[in-house]
Parts: sequence; structure tokens; C-alpha cells
Amino acid sequence: MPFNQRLADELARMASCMELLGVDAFRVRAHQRAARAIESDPTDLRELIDRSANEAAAKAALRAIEGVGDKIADKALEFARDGAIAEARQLAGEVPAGLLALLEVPGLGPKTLRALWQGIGVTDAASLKRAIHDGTILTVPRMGNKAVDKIRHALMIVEESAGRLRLGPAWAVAARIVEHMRRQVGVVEAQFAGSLRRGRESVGDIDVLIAARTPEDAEGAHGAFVAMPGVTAVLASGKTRSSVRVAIEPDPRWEPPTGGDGSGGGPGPGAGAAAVPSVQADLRTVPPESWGAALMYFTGSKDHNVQLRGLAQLRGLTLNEYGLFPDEPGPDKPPQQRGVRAIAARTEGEVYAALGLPELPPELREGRGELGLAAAPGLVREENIRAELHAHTTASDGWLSVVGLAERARLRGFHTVAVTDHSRSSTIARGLDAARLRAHVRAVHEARSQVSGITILAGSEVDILADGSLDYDDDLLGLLDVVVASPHASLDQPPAVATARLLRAIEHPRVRVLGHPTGRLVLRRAGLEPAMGELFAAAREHGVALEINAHWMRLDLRDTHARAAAEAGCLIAINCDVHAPEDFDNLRFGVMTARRAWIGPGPVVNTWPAERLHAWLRSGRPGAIT
DNA sequence: GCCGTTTTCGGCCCGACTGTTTTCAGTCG
Repeated sequence: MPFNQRLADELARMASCMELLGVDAFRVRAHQRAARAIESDPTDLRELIDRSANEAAAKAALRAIEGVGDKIADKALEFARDGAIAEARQLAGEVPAGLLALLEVPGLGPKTLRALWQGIGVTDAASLKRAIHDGTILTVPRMGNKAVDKIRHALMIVEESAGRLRLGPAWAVAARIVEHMRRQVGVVEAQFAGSLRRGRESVGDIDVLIAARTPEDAEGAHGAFVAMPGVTAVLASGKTRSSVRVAIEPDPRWEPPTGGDGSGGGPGPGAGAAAVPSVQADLRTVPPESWGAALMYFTGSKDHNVQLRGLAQLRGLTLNEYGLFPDEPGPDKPPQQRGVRAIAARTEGEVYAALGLPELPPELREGRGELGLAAAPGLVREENIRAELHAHTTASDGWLSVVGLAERARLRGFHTVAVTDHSRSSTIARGLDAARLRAHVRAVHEARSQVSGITILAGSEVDILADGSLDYDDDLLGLLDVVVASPHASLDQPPAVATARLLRAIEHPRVRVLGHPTGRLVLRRAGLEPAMGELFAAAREHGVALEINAHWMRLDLRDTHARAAAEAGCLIAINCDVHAPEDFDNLRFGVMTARRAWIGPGPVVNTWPAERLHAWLRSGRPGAIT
């Protein structure tokens, strides 16, 4: 796990302990905020600390992070030095570990858990279940039969679900719900929001927003929502807010027929092994005139929204999901209920403009400095992508023939597709040995005469072996138009070994793309943890593009790494790692990840015109691509 | 614990829903 993530987890754990111990809520929030800031910081803080001239310089650099002050900077340094924070250990000693886990149960907050702990000695899920079973839970203040029923149900759901859902499956569920809501009477707008709209790699729930013409229409829509096909439980049901659990249809392709992804394969089978049976979906309704304000409110991350509100306050305004209002002193009621007229509310652009901001794309709304932008940045878009440089065929573990692959790529409007089947070490993925590779290159060349309107390149996704050498010798690599070098095995190497391994691959003159650089799998496998700063410097020097693998199981580089790579001046390749026809649809996830990294079309090699792309691929390798 | 275009002290986003309550606390996003 990356250093930033480990540190963020430690701080978040400290915050949870403090909550349960009942310490000042603002102190808790400061730790939570710092944890989020550190988790999403594109700089590897371990590298930053190591690079600093001395402790004071390191501390100053840490304090430059929004939300990190004097004390937390000290804790970060302590964590880097000792691998732990003494205060965290002390806090953890005061709170039962099982109680912390219960914070994950929806409906159980710190106050309730503290009451259960102090009142009747609940310390974990087992003792909570006993207290429910024997009724002692009812002796705790504010605990009635309904509350207990909810807790019992929530416990069950948490136990049978993995919690978070990956971007791809979440997108499919959300699209289905939005479709359902659009069909309801009086529903004039429907859109999913939340972390899904921001393109996060995994989501905890699905937020759907609708605008209804009248309150009666809204009520009808919420009735249709809780009665929607696939709903397994109704958690809350109101006229403007409802929450349900929706069953997730398992994707047969990700059911586990064979083993993991250890040596090759694309995103890998078996991803459905820990299939989440259901996900929470929330529906919110606003009147059409509040659509933009509501969409903003339910799309922005917590930090983004807090910053927006702060900005509104500075201007003497109040921002909520109904609009941006003048902050007139009035009775203790929200402005929209006092008949105050909104300054802006109808569209997102209108509200941002009234706050003096450009309309920020959803992927940017994370509270990572986007409010300082003078103009909306020109981020890469799906339609900018004109080439796929990482695709498999039936020669290894793909489902398409070379011709089939090329035809589908052409239909997508691509001018180039690279056939990059696995190399010999990826035996599970039927990697090609030297003889099969030579034959395959000939087959790719022959396919060129069968498909017009697209350039078919002969390439390979060559394994980067554990020592950083490539899986084919230079003579074989010389036959290829494109070499995508990827790590598939030995993904638990120590960071220093992984760094040396990947640097060696980057420095190889035949390598043009570093495929899924860390080998991580979302919510499943941490992957390699090389010193990213060193990798990026070398990639820039050698003109090697770093891949953002668009498959939702991978999304590797991840958003924070991609942002650091782009800031370091690296080239980026957004590839679908095509195995099956529908994998082309994953492009949106790769593009969203690039957008989350503030990347425009410029450094993305897949956006380049054919001539420029081909020239870049040929550079350093005279004679290729005829 | 953090932060500063009123502040180095005194603030720290806002509203809906639920359940247990006779006016509100807790949770969530």
C-alpha cells in the first residue's frame, strides 16, 4: 500500500478512536480532513520527506498541504521515521478494535457506539448481537425496537457485502436507475451524482438526483424508486430523499472460472469472487429551478463543497442544494423556505459563475486546489482518443481475431490499433513464444489487407520480468511496431527492487509504453510501490508513455499517480487493454481517471494524429511501421 | 487540530430523515 494511503489510514483511525472517546469534534474533523488531503495528494510524501534537506524542510513541505498543520506534520514525520505514530497506538489501546469496525455499519455513529460501549459493554459485532438478542440493548437511552431492527439489518448487510463497489459495475447500476427514473411522470431531469460522477475508482453508494415538476410528481417518483426492480431493502423513504439497497447483477465474465491474475491476463478473471450482492442507492429530488445547485451539491466531494460554502460566505452568500442565496439575517429557517430569491440555481455553470469560478468538470471537484483555477482547464475527452495501443486477440487470451479487433477499433473512429498479445512468460494467458510471435506478426501484417481505414500495428505486451529484463530478446522486439512493457508477476517486491525493475524497463530502447505500471487491482491487490518520482523522471527522459489502463479493475496509473506523472512532464497512454469487444467501453473510465489527474489531450499519445503517433513509435527504432 | 481579504482567537457547511421524543439528537451525505 502506498505511503500516503498508509499514513492517511493511520490518521483516519486516530480520528475514529477520538470520536468514540468523545473528544472535541473539531479535532476529529481536522484529522479526517488531513487524512483525505494526504490520501489524494499526488506527491509521494515518503519521497518528499526523503528528499528534504532536513526535518524542518520536510515539515514545511508537509504543512503546505491544505489541512496539515504543525501537529499533523509532526505526526507524518514520526510515521515516516518509525512506521507508526505513538499517539495512534495509545488511542488504539483505549478503544476496543471491534468497536472501530462497527463504525462502518450504516446507522451506527460515534455517539451511539459510545453509548453502547459505556452503557452495556458492547465492544464488537459479537457482543452487539448478544445485546440485541437478549434485549439489554433496549436499556440504552434512545434505543427502541425500530432502532434495534435497523441495526440488526445493517449488521447483516455489512457482513455479506464487501462495502465498496468498483467504478465499472457501479456505473452500470446507476445508468439503469437513471433510465428508470427518467420514465416517471413529471421527472424532467435525472442524473447520477456523487463520487460516481466524479469518476472515483470505487464508490460506497450510488447517488441519483432528479428534478420533478410538482411535489406530487416527486412523491410518485420516490414511490417508483423504492419499488424499482432489483430493490432488496428500503432504508428510508421520503418525499425528497429515499435510500434503498439494489441488487447487483454479477457479470458472468468476472465470475471465477480460473485463478487470479498472477501471471498475465488482462484485468483477470475471478474479480467477481467477492461479489457484492447489493449496493446502497440514494435518490434525491429538487424542483427544476434548483437543478444546477443540487447537482453541484451532490456531486462535489465533502472538501470541495466545504470550500465552496466558505467562498460563498466570504461573499456574503449562503449555498445549499436549492441555490446560492443572499445571506440575509432572518428567522431560523433556510432561505428557500423564507421565500428568498436565489441568485443562481438553475445550472451548475450559473452557480459557479456567481461564485466567480469557471464551471469545473465533475472529475475536478475533489477539493484539491481546483477552486484556485481562473479558467476551466481543457481536459482530455473520450472523443479525443483516436488510437488503442494495448489489445489482445485469440492468439493469447483475447476473444477477438486480429481482423475483428481492427474492425471494432475502426468503428470507434480510431486511426490506429496495436495488437499486443502476451509474451511467453504469461503462460496462463497463453503468451507467445518466439516462433508463435513471428507467425503472429506475419498474421497481423496480412490482416492489413483485409481491413481498410485503420493502421494495424504489430506489437506485444511484453512481460517485465522480476529483474527488469524483458521477456523477448532484442531481435524479436525489433520485429515489432509497438512494445508495451508491463509487470504481471512478482508484484509483491519491496519498493526499492520494484523501482530498479521498472527503471530498467523504461530505459530499454524498444519500450514505448509502460503498461499498468504498478499491477494493482482496485479493491483487491496493492501491486508494486516503486518510487514514482524516479519512474516519472526516467519516463520523461526516455520518451516512454505511462499507461492509464482504462479497465475498471486496474485504473493503473491511478488518478493521483497520473497527476504527478503529468506534472513531471511525462507522456500518457490511455489504453483499454482490450480482451473482449465491450472492453472498448471502458475507455470512459480511463479518460475520467486522466481528467481526475488534470490531464489535457496534449500529453496523451492516443489523441495524436496518426502521423505524429507513428513517428513517435518509430523514434529510436528505424525501419518499423511501413 | 487548522486557519486567517475582518481574526494569532474563536470560529469551523447545511439540510433531510428517522426514531424516540413532546422539541430534538443522531446520522448521513
